[in-house]
Amino acid sequence: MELRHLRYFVAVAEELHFGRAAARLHIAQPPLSRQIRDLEREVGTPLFERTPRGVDLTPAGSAFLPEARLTLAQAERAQRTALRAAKGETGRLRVGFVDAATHSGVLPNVLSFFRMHLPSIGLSLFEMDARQQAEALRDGRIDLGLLHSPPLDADRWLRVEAVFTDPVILAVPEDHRLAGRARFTLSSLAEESFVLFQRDVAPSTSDDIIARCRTEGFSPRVVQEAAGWNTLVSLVGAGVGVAFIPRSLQQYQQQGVAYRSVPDLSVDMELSAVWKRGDRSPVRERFVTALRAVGRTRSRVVPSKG
Amino acid sequence: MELRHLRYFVAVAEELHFGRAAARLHIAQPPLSRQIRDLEREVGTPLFERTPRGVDLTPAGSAFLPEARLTLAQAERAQRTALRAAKGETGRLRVGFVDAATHSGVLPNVLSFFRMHLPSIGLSLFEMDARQQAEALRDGRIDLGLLHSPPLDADRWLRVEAVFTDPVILAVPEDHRLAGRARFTLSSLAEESFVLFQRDVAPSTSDDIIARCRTEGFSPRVVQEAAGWNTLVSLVGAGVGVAFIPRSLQQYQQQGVAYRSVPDLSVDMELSAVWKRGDRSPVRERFVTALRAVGRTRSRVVPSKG
DNA sequence: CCCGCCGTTACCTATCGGGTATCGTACGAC
DNA sequence: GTCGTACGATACCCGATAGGTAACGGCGGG
Repeated sequence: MELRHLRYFVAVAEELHFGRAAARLHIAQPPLSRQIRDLEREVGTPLFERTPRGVDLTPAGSAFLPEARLTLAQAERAQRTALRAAKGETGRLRVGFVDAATHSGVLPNVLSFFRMHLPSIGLSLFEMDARQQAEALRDGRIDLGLLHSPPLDADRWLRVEAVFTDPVILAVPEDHRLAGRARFTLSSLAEESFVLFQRDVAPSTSDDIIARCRTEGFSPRVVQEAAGWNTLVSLVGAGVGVAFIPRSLQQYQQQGVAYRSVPDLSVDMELSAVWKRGDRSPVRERFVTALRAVGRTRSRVVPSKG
Repeated sequence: MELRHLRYFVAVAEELHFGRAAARLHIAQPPLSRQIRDLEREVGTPLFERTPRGVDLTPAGSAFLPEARLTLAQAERAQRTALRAAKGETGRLRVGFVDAATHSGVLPNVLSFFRMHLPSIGLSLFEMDARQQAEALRDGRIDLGLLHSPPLDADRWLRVEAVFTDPVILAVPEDHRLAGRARFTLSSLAEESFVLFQRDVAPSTSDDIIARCRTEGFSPRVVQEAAGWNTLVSLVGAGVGVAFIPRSLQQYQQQGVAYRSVPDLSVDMELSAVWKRGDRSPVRERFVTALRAVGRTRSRVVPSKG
């Protein structure tokens, strides 16, 4: 049995006339008769009762008709589903992300965009640090990662694309002797006490900053390390020291903390999307496209207060 | 797109290997490659990603797989459904019946048999007299009739088959002067008052009885006509007269009525199934078969008191 | 009683599904 | 590196079969 038989059967069942059905199918009438006969032989029972003025459906034919229609509809549905999946309009995407991706607002914006415009895409979200993301990508547990520091061997097997640039600014206690100034040079911070984000989570940014300090002739005196941005900013608010943070954190306006830019630091934290080289998933591509768009917007929109 | 393409696709998707899939399908590998390529062209997107060690499903292929399986299953279901309908195991039957068909117990028994053993057959029941049944059959509103007096032109376009024979007996008021006798000859009733069932509903039985009376040398004196069997027997109980009734009514044992057989009357009411000549409905055939079986049983089982 | 409608049968053609032989390529063994 | 191997793809052939044309048969209406 082939779909052709079902298409022909439905045509005859609807016309109740071999001649008209054949015309509708753009074939001659005798081949149609033969296809129907073959179908009846294969199904195992007559589906039509031939009358002098046309044909009638047998009980078996009447029962077969709706099922045949369903089969044809299901076949079309199969094709449509595949096409939609190919266009990335349906499917599932598993995303690993560092929490800074949510702080910057990039991830929430993309998520709400997907819920709104592509509701038939299932999204699975996993908060994990850069190392975990690399492992999960390698094992095929996630399709996309969002992180700041791609693994060193990334180029070999990953595609990395920066989607959002977050300049690093300075957080100082409000009662700090330097809080009065609007802007800083990096070298003016040589004597300060620093609270730093734990290096192993975002090593490249940490290293960049420290390297910049060295070129200014000092090594930052680290009095405390913190494992999360919230903790970090709280420590600053408690007067433990000053800290370098991504500008998007500024929106939370923690009590007792002032935010100042350090123009000559010019270190950025780049949020990057990473995925396996050779992954052609259209859903992943759509997600990256959305990330790019949102990342651009937010890079412009987030106010750059002094 | 044909079901063949889907069968081949599923095989390759399950094996993830053209060679093994081809073996499973009992065809060579090159034609399989070609069919898959044709399918991909028709669907409009690649379904497999060819790798050196075999193939992987693309996202479109993954989406297509369950839908293809559904399509194949639906096609099989269509065939099974047609076969079951051909065997009369599923479908719908519209039955017209006279109420005597329920009194005799024939119809209720067949109905419970169908509910029990063929639950997927839908039954529509319409109480109607013989004339209405003939019209409904002609118009295709019912598939089967159950009646006592087939229309006169029945042989031309109907098949009639007696399924249950109900001998006619006599109902007499208990205080009637003849109630003491166990049995009657027809001629002994020459002087009685009769309550008769309205002729137009079951004309042939009425006429048979009256004809028999005539051969015994008398015309029954009809003092009342009744339109339903209940009314008829009630009138007998009220002493209005005696009445000929089908034996199966005896089971209701109406107050004040005695039932006596009239051996030399030998008129039977035959419950007949009627359907259109040329109707090959398997469900109808099953129903008639069940009617025959139940009719035989009940003809024997109903006690022949009196 | 004949004509016409309609489905079937008979036979031909051509498309296409399936087979065999061969090729191109990526990976692993050495 | 080189060779061998395990894939799927390609090229080409053959036979099955879908589809076309012509003729046949049966039932109903004029």
